[in-house]
Amino acid sequence: MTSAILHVDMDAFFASVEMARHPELRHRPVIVGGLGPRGVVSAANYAARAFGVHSALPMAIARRRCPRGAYLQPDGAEYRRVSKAVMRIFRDVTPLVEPLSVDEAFLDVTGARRLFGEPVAIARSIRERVAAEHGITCTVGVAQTKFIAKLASTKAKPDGLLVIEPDGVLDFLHPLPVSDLWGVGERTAASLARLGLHTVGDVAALPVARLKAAVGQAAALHLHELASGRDARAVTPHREEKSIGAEVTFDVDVSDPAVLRKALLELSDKVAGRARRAGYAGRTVAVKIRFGDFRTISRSRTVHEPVDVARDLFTMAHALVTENAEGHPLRLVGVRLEGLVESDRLARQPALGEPEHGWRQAETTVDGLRERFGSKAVRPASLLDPAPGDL
DNA sequence: TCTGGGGTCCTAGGACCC
DNA sequence: TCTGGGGTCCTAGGACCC
Repeated sequence: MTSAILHVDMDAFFASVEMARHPELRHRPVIVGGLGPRGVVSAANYAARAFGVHSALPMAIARRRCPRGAYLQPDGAEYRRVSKAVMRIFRDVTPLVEPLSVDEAFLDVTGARRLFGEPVAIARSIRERVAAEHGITCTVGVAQTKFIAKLASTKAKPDGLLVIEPDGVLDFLHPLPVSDLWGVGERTAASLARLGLHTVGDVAALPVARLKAAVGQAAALHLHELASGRDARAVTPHREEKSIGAEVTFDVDVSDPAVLRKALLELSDKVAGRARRAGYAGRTVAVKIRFGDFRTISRSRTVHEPVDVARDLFTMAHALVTENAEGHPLRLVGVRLEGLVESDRLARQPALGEPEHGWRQAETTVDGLRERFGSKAVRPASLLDPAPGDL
């Protein structure tokens, strides 16, 4: 039996969720994104796209192009809630669901056919249920492999369904521009253009060795496979998390050490909390620093004892930032925990003669309070106004 | 026009070990 | 005295995706 893979993609997801819960927005351009001075568009419905508004566009430009649009701040909690409910619909069909992000997933329905019928019938019923239960539309691509299924859904957007039969793959694939290949962005497309490669068919026809010279070993092999219509990757329901991080872009560049310190404390608190909730600790602490001129660097430090306590994370992150950014106005700072290990498998042994510092216990208690009373209920003392206490 | 926030993966160089 | 090759870990940067 040949395999059958679905790629399901919510249409303009954040904007669609907002329209579903605010029906008065139905017939207006809806733009969801950061409302601050440096915000960008996260999602735009199709009415807004007609004005040239799209994801990643600076909000300032969006407002100029579409002055009468409805502009909304993203509500991540609501989008996650709808996302979970939609993923449950998928899991009613098959346990082989691989979420790619909050708004799209692969489904391997090879084994679901006996129960639910042909893939196209499964795709239709998923689209109907999502619309009926959540008031939003999605697009489904159906094919034998992940990449072709994803490409099919991209081409069928919005509110569509497209099946690519195995014997139709190359006719569908080869005329498309190289930028449709997964992993080809602006830079790689430019490299390929220098070799005279413009379509997917051009890439498929080129010997891999020549491709390697242009884009490197791994990318060359990957692109050549995809361009030839081959994609052996399985749908993988559970993927290990590799890192947990948070970052913030300031409304105006920050030079004040106290403001920077407070931001790092908040980020550390957020990241450590998420790590503990997920049952992880990390051996590598990484910071990201973006200067006023947009130059961006990253610095990291690996330690022997994995970290999941905000106090420790903050101490390391703050040191990394001050060592590398002292005196420069900063546009952005970020904190990330890498090299994750499951924290229940950790043998914690306080160093000899060193009293267990107790922060972990304190923060675990705080986790419990936040669980019961909300995330704003308990905050580090130095996040409270006025002015920071000493540390 | 002026560039978010969450991630993943790859490359390359250097340290260190065998 | 000059010079090896492979493997692993760490760090930094960059491309890419949604």
